[in-house]
Amino acid sequence: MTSPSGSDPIAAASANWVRRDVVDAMAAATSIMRAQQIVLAAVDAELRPLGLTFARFEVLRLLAFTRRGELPMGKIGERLMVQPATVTNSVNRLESDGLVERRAHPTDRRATLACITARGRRLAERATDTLDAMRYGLADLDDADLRTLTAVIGTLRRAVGDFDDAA
Amino acid sequence: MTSPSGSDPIAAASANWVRRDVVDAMAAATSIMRAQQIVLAAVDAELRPLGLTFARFEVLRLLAFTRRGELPMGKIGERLMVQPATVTNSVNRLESDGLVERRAHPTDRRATLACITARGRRLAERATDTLDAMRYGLADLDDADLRTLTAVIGTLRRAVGDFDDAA
DNA sequence: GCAGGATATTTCGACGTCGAAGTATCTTCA
DNA sequence: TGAAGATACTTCGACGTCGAAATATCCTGC
Repeated sequence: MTSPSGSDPIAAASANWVRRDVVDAMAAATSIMRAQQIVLAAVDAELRPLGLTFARFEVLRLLAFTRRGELPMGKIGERLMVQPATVTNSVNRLESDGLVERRAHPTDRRATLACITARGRRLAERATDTLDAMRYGLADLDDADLRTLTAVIGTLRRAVGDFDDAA
Repeated sequence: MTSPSGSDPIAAASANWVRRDVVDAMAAATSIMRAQQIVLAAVDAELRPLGLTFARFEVLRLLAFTRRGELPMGKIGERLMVQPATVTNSVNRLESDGLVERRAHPTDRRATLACITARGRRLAERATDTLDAMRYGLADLDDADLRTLTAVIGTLRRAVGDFDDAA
């Protein structure tokens, strides 16, 4: 399975076909990993002076965009596409920093609401301005490239169900 | 700085321009983060039964591609674009699993060579076949999309110096 | 020949993320 | 209505990654 098996020309051609395909896939996968590393490093570097990370910023921004400034933990995980344990961790840190408060859910005693504080809102503003100013680490790409990137990845996300109506 | 300041139409237009730009950048950044999460999850899931992670697989594959099957720790970090501490960690785990051995560098006593073992080579083969078969989690993208992705990210990587002659 | 600076690794602590297991609380349906 | 299953969180341990500090070993210029 590892190398083309000998002399069958059809198998050989097929193997080459598959191999070209695979090389492209590996290159793309590697590129994606590296792109994430680049963007995250740039963004986190900007956020560090503010005492934030991108992960926590995302939670804060999500809450700030909400009508009442609060959301059940589970919803946060759904929107941000991370496991519940990750939300617990982020909210713990945000709460330690006084940027978010946990409150009881009014009707469901299993659930916990994360509620953004005034300080949290102010910091979210500042952080958003900061990241907007450096274009989220993507200042070197033009608008067309940005849209292309988002579109292609959109295909991938659609394929894995990111945009299901259920969500 | 947070919201457009009142009535100046030029400022307002400029703000809108900037905002559109920024929205694209944020969308692209979010897409990149999510794409990495999708690809890494898919790849790691395939590798888990083999007792590997993508990070360790990359080290193994890099060593396997080398003439003598060995490389100084520092070189590994350079090629894989990770910090020295990350290489130390990966090689520690690979060494515990008998997939790699540390050896003294013949001429530079500061340096350490990571050397792939026979078991390491065999596992790298199997892992490569496995990942090739599932196209590195990108089976849902066609060849054109894969190349587009790699090309656009290439622009970004060039901008941050990934392809400097020095490297 | 040696002092000072560069380079190669490791150690340490911090963080985000995951998966699995555990606990508390709904909800459903027989 | 009461047991069985679904949900919402948290806890725990594992892992990859980083940045900073520490250690050991070159290397350079005087």
